[in-house]
Amino acid sequence: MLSNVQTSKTIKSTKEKILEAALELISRYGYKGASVRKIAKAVGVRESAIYNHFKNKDEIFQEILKSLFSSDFSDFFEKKPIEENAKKGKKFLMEYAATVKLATFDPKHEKLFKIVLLELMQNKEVREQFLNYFYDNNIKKLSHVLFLMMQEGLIRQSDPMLMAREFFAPLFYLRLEVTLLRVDEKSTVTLSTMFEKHVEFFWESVAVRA
Amino acid sequence: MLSNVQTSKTIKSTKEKILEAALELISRYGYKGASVRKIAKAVGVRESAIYNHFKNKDEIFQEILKSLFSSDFSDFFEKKPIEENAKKGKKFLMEYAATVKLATFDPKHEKLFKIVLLELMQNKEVREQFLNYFYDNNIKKLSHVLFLMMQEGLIRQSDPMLMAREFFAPLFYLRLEVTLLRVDEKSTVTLSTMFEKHVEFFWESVAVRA
DNA sequence: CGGTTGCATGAACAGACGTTAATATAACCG
DNA sequence: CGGTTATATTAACGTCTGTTCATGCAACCG
Repeated sequence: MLSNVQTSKTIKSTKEKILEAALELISRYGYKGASVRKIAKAVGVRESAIYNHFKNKDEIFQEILKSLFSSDFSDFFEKKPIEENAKKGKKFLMEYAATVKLATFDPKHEKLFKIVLLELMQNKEVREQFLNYFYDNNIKKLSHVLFLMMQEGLIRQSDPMLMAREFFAPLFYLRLEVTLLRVDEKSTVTLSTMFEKHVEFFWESVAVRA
Repeated sequence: MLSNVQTSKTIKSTKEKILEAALELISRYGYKGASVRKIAKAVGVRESAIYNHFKNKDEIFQEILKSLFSSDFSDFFEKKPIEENAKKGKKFLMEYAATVKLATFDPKHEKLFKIVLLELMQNKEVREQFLNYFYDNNIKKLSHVLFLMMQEGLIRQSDPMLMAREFFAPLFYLRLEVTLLRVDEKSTVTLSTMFEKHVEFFWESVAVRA
């Protein structure tokens, strides 16, 4: 038993190192640019050792892809019943924006986001997961909340789907801009306050005045 | 003279073919994925012939980059004095959205847009041109028009810069989605109507009711 | 006509790539 | 202790990469 634990610990340790190094390098140089040799060097091992842990380079990438859309923020909507969220009105939208902001500046999520951008055009799987994720898990669920807010009389009547996109898109664009600036280590102070400003503006745009 | 014209015609012809092929291949496979041999093959020539027209691969890419942000749509704001645009109110925003829509579906601009997305994370020059272009040439100028609209009493008072971003971001996100769907030759009919819907929604959000 | 120039070819280079095979070195199990 | 198993190394493979060079051909100029 002990031996088994230790063995699998050793495996996990190197395997994890490989995944970490791959995440780092792929998020910087893209899938093609992150060569097996570079990854091996970052781990501190020869390239052939990689193949004791992964069948090939693609398997490493697939492993990373799995963590792409199964991260902490995917279950944002599952924390509380959706009806409860709807009643909170603007406060809910603020929380949502705060979550996006958090992901934007969180190192792990930033890397994953970069990989998405890097491989979006090249990798069909990434593309489909991207569209699915952002559509189903964000816009669709957002539109549900907005629909309920309309029924509560909190916001004006409109197409919930359209409204969800209008709320989501500026957050996405903001995230993109911040990520780009951070690549060149430029300041993002101006942009970082815009997550909240966006919610304010949006709420002014849709709120039904009492 | 005649000889000179013919010579430069021949040069231009092959050089143009190279640029066309490079644009096509780079927009599909990215800079790294579009090898000199692939480009040469697409032109119908051996790879060494490429070097009669370009110093190296990077020079080809630079040539394409030049056309990136100097395309027809850059001078959208220069067609008419900005004050005139402001007075048109919603109609101006419709025209702007129509221009983005046009660029989204135009093959040449679609390829350039793909290249931007592909190289955004890898190429500092693309990154800076992207931020400059979208910031200066779109958001900044949009905010100017919106500011004038506020003064005209057409739209409500707010931060023009913020408002410009709110108007621009959904168009950008829309363009991204459409481009992604078209890569896999999926239908974009639902999305293509959203350019106008966005303007409608935005106008409802900011217009001062008479 | 003879020479220069423009543009193509074929062959080769050095390096990077993903991957594999033979081998070594431990640590574990019975 | 002896054998198995996990993990590392070294070396090599075939292929692709960007680029160069010597060469050939054809069109132009004086």
